Amino acid sequence: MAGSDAFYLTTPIYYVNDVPHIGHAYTTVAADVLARWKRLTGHDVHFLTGTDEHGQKVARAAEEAGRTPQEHVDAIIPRWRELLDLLHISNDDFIRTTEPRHTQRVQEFMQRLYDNGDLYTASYSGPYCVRCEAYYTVEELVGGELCPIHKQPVERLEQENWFFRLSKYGPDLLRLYDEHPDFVRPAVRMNEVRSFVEAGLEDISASRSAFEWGVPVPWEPGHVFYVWFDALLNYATAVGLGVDDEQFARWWPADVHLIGKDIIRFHAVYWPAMLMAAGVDVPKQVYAHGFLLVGGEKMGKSNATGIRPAELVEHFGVDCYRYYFLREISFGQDGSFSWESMEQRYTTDLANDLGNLVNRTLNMVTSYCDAKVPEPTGAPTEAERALEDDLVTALDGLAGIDELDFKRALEDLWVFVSGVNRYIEARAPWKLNKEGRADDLGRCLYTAVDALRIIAVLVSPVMPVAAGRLWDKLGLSDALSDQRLPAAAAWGGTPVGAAVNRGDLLFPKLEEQP
RNA sequence: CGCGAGGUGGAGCAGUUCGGUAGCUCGCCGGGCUCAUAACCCGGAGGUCGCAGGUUCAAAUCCUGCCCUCGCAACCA
Repeated sequence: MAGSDAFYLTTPIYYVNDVPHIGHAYTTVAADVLARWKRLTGHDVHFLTGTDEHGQKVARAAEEAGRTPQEHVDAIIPRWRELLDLLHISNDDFIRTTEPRHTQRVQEFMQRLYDNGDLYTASYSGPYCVRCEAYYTVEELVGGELCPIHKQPVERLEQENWFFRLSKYGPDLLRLYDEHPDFVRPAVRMNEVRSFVEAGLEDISASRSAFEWGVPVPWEPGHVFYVWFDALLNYATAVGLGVDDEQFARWWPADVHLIGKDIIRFHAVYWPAMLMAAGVDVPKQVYAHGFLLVGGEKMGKSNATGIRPAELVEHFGVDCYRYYFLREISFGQDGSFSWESMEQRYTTDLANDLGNLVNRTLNMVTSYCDAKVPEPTGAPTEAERALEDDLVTALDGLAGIDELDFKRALEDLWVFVSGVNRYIEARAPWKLNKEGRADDLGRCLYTAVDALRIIAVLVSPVMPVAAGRLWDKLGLSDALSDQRLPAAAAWGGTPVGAAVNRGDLLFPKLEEQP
């Protein structure tokens, strides 16, 4: 059993053949924010991401490139590592399904299913799309001959395959859903999964024999495991399944698998059934988020919309990238991306509200107090009380991150950001300065700077780079990364006399769009 | 009668569980302030809550029917 302070979360592993797009980045950023938030609130976090590197599609792409599949995936893997660097993802591990630590454990795991009698042979023949690595029924094909996903001709393929007795686990799965209604979230997805299982499960094929690029079936030369059986197991093999019992016990079962809603069935039905078959605990939760729509169109791997994360990061910066998608879209529901709305978020929330707040505050400390944090000498007023209430709102909202409610968390955090603007407006420090009321001025500017310190801590899971820059401007000696809640959000934590440095604008106004 | 989600001021959304002043962000209009990134603060206009019935003293919220949009419908990285 994982300790109460341990928190293990995962993203899907990404199919190497894809080009990283904003959909991949969306899941990954959300997971990273959750991971950073959990660390900030004192949890011991293990955050896993990685790549899925097997399958016929990869084998064919390698062939076209004139190299072995292994050479091919080694050559394109940097593309995925770059995405993580670009977005400042703080994953603790990165698993590749071609690594021995994975492939060996997959074989052992599947051997267990075989030994338990949960795998059997049957032949299957039908229209097969190589790019999907999937069979279709004739009715599903476009015009009776094209793959509905890729609109490419399908092949007729007959294979002697190994099948997994998924049907056997229907009752156990339904019991799981009954006992853990939060196993799948949001609730609407749980309903979908449940009705799918209630309708009756069929066994699924677990191997392929038409190509070799996969994890070999130990007892059947010439067969490799169907890519999903291989891929799903990454969540367990990465934390020591079958090789390091102590590590495995520390992290498993996973607290949450973050996924897109397109792959919910694999995670909420097949995956727990596989684990049940092997006698391994099932994960605590599968959270499926919605799709990003671009111009009303569904984002997908196959109709790769031409927006690259790097392009957006270049224009808006990594902090805005991370902020925008979580603030704009209700996690769990579909949401629209547009360049215009991203510009608007940047300008209003980041440049005007937060960036300008930082600038105006530090500017006053610089010119009124010789760039040193003043003593909070004057008596508190009604304005301080109002500001304290705003912080409570922010902290309540941020707790929503535990429920993956990023939108509400950021909305409420911004109540505090605007609260500080309101506070400054109410106390008018420029006036206090002019009237020579040094005590009240000290109270006011100390409070404002102290609020900025708290804001730096609170935004750090979402905007780690900007939070770090803000932290540096405040001249604080402790490391931002050492801050923990709730202590770090208590008032009065800023040392008097700290030397602030106004420096460059946190979020300068955007250049005119090229 | 396949299953499910949704239709709320110009745009995007919340509210519907346990009926009772319809809320937020942006945009628009007016005012304030002048420390600040022409930023910040305050106020205002603007909505038959998809349509039609029903229950009720009272319905965005409950019930019935209908219209429209979007997912899923067995192996969809």
